[in-house]
Amino acid sequence: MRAPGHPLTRRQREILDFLGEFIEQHGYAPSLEEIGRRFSLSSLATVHKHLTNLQDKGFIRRAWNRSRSVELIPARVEARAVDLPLLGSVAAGSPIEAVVGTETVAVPEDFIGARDTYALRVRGDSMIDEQIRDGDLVIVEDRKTANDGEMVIALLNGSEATLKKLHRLDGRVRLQPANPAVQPLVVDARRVQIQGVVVGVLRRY
Amino acid sequence: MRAPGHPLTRRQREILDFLGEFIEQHGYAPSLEEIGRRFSLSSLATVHKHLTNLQDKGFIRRAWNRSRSVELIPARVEARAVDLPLLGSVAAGSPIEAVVGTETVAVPEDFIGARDTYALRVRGDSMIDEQIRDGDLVIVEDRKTANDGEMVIALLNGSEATLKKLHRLDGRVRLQPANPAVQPLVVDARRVQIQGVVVGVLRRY
DNA sequence: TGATGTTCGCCTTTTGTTTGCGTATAGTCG
DNA sequence: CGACTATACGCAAACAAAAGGCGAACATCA
Repeated sequence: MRAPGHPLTRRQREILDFLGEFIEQHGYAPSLEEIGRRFSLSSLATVHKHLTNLQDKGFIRRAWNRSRSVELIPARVEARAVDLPLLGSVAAGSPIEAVVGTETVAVPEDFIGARDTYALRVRGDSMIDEQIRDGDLVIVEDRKTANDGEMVIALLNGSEATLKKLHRLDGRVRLQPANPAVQPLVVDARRVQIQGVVVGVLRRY
Repeated sequence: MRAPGHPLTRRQREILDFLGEFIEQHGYAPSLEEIGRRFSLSSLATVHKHLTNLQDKGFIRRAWNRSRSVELIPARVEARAVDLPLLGSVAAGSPIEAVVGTETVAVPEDFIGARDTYALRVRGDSMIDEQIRDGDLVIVEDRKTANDGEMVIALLNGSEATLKKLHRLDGRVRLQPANPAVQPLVVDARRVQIQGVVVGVLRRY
């Protein structure tokens, strides 16, 4: 919204706002005289100084000695991202391998909800049929329950953490590896503990 | 920097909050006098000292002797992201369908190199064998050339823009749709114009 | 030529900075 | 415990610099 490092004074803000409105309305910038009239300034030098200040602070741009050449410089929209911890790697059938140190991965903010979230790197092609390949990053939301059809990090017998697609069949669940070479697992619901739900995938070439 | 060893006093907290509100409301920072009036302080020296303390603790920044130059330093230093324009949708075999308006997509900064970059939404399953599915976002770097094996946005005969994997066979190129149901295309290299190279994929569930 | 933007010197107002002085509170150390 | 110290918090006055303003002369563009 604002250009960091160059805050505006009140007068400068007023004038900048006026410039925006005027350009919005007319499709072209006001002349110095028009700006001066709007603020009851009798000297164009004053207006000129204001514009120079606004330019120095990086809010507008002008062509030299050109009538109505003032342009607003769009305030940089600060897209936010969040650094999620990269907790380790996951591969179907093997426990999550913790990563040493505290690596993080930048993820666009709108990938993330209110819950705790982290990232895992996928090892192997166990989820190939779900378009998740070796090396991809999955964004995981820390949840204890999952809905039918969601992709989950599931803990089996309290030991093996795997990446699977979850299907409920009353009282039991089917863990679908999404790789035709690997057998699906149908087990009692009580033996499966959900660790988290995959909410996104990132891949870079 | 704001270290955990720099807690605020109650007064400092109040003043910092006021600064935030004021800047949010007006678009410019309050003067010392305005701050003082808000807290019924009759001496500007008091206000000045408060601001100095806040600055020392890393919560605000000021330009020296500049009117209304107080800026808040964002609490969490977040990873940066960039808003890329979402230019449209792409499906194998059909031209890129431009999207109305100026939609943007937030992408982590480190996805992007020095070149111009934009985003496209994938329509259809033509790249299913490359683990890109319907609805995915591809991040495309604007380039005119590509290396063997890279995934490209290719313009064929100057008309159809498609998403394909590119393989060079001296003088000619093969455009591989990565879907067994679709035939690969082998054409003269001169008939193919590279529009960009896919550098990343984003998916959300 | 007329409309418009630029530059100069000079002034007033607004604003931030500094110094000196005082009180209250919390923690340290012998 | 008391003495000492550091810090937060407050006041008033003097000072300095930036911001805001003026008019007039000058330059430039169309």
